[in-house]
Amino acid sequence: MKHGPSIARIGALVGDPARANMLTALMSGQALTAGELAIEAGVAANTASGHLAQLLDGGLLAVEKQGRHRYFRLAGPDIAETLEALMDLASRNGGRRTRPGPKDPELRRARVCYDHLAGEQGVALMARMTAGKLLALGDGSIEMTAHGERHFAAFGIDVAALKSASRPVCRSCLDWSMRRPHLAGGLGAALLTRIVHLGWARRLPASRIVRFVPSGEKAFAKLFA
Amino acid sequence: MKHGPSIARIGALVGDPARANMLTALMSGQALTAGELAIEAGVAANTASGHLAQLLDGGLLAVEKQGRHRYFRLAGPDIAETLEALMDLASRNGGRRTRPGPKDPELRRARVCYDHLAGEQGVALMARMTAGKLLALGDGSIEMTAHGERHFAAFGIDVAALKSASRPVCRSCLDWSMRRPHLAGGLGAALLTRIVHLGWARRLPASRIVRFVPSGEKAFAKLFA
DNA sequence: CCAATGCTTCGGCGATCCCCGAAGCATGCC
DNA sequence: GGCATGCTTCGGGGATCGCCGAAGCATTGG
Repeated sequence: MKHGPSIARIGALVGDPARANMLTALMSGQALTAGELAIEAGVAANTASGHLAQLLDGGLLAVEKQGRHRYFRLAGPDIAETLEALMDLASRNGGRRTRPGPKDPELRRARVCYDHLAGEQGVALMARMTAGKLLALGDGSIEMTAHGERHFAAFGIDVAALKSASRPVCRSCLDWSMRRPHLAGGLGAALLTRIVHLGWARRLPASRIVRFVPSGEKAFAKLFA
Repeated sequence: MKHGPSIARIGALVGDPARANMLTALMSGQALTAGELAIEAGVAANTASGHLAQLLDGGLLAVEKQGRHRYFRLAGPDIAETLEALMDLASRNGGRRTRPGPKDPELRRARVCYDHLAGEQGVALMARMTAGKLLALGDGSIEMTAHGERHFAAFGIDVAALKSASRPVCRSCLDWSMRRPHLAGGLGAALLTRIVHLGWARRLPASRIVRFVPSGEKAFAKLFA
């Protein structure tokens, strides 16, 4: 017992303000350099290095080197999920927020969670895809149906590429603002990318907000309906 | 930025091994005394007092005095939800666990989450209730239908008492093992209580496992189907 | 090649926090 | 009423950890 449970380890990692700031900055799924994260955290570069090493060691971050630059990102969407849970809990306890949380109507409406669409729009899309049998729910898992494959391909998704990638195609991501799942995984990410590419919505800089244009919102509401 | 975000505050509270042990011990929704929590945490009584004060101040725990005894419990089911998220994340990162986590097949199958049924059985029940129109899903909310009221009353649930209580009747609780919601709120709790009262299942001592007897499992599978 | 930049490592400092013994207050039981 | 028990508060000790300056290594661009 004296060694503490492993939730303490995760908690301690999140529990430092500088590290919390870094994690928050990475919530939109973008990768940032060590220097950028140092600025986000408001600490010196060498201090940031120490923090980043801990987050890497703890499995919360992943890193890729590009020349002298090291790009850090969240190690997976589950990290984003858990951080969203913590944000939700913190907002309920009157804690100060670094940024508008899911109480922000726009973030509740549509936001980026790691690399896929979350919020009301994300959950609504998920509901349409399951109701329309494009996705099949199993025990804790989700699979694309053959019927769904055709629809996704028609929408411009490279389904073969999704299937050959190493990450799961479909994954249920728990949505804290809606308390129901939205779609994550390769397909979830591809759908968001496609929606942005079509100009239906755009991502606001330095924010997780996904803002639909009026015509895009109409088109989206019909998608897979 | 130097003040850190509020997720850091929650993280720091969870990040101490003694406090993490206390929170874990309270996951089943039962209330424990300060002395019992001191034992769970493996620290002296006065140390435990300090920790409990912090958890109270942070809004993670609530307390009720009964004579010289102080009974602590989690401040709400959202705390349990978030702790489950942390447990899930910790288990994915190869961290040590104090107890079998949701990787335990029995816990995945059926377990107590705060005061209601979670796991495969909890999620399956939720699916039956929504598919059968006993519950209606709104934007982030769940409501009991009139149709559902009759069914719940027939099952032995005091619906009027639920409605007059101060807590929400229906609440979606995100299930980390199944990645879909199970039912929380007054109704969720009442259903678990009823199931146990009927002898369909029982709660294992000092554990969150809910174990169905064979006949109870059969009856449960037909409930609201 | 050299200077600038990005990043990591080392070492020391200081703040914080958890630990428990001791003491005190409240409650319950005989 | 006295004693035992539950719990909290106070104070001191020691461990931990985040901080940054300095130094070193790697990469990039002129």
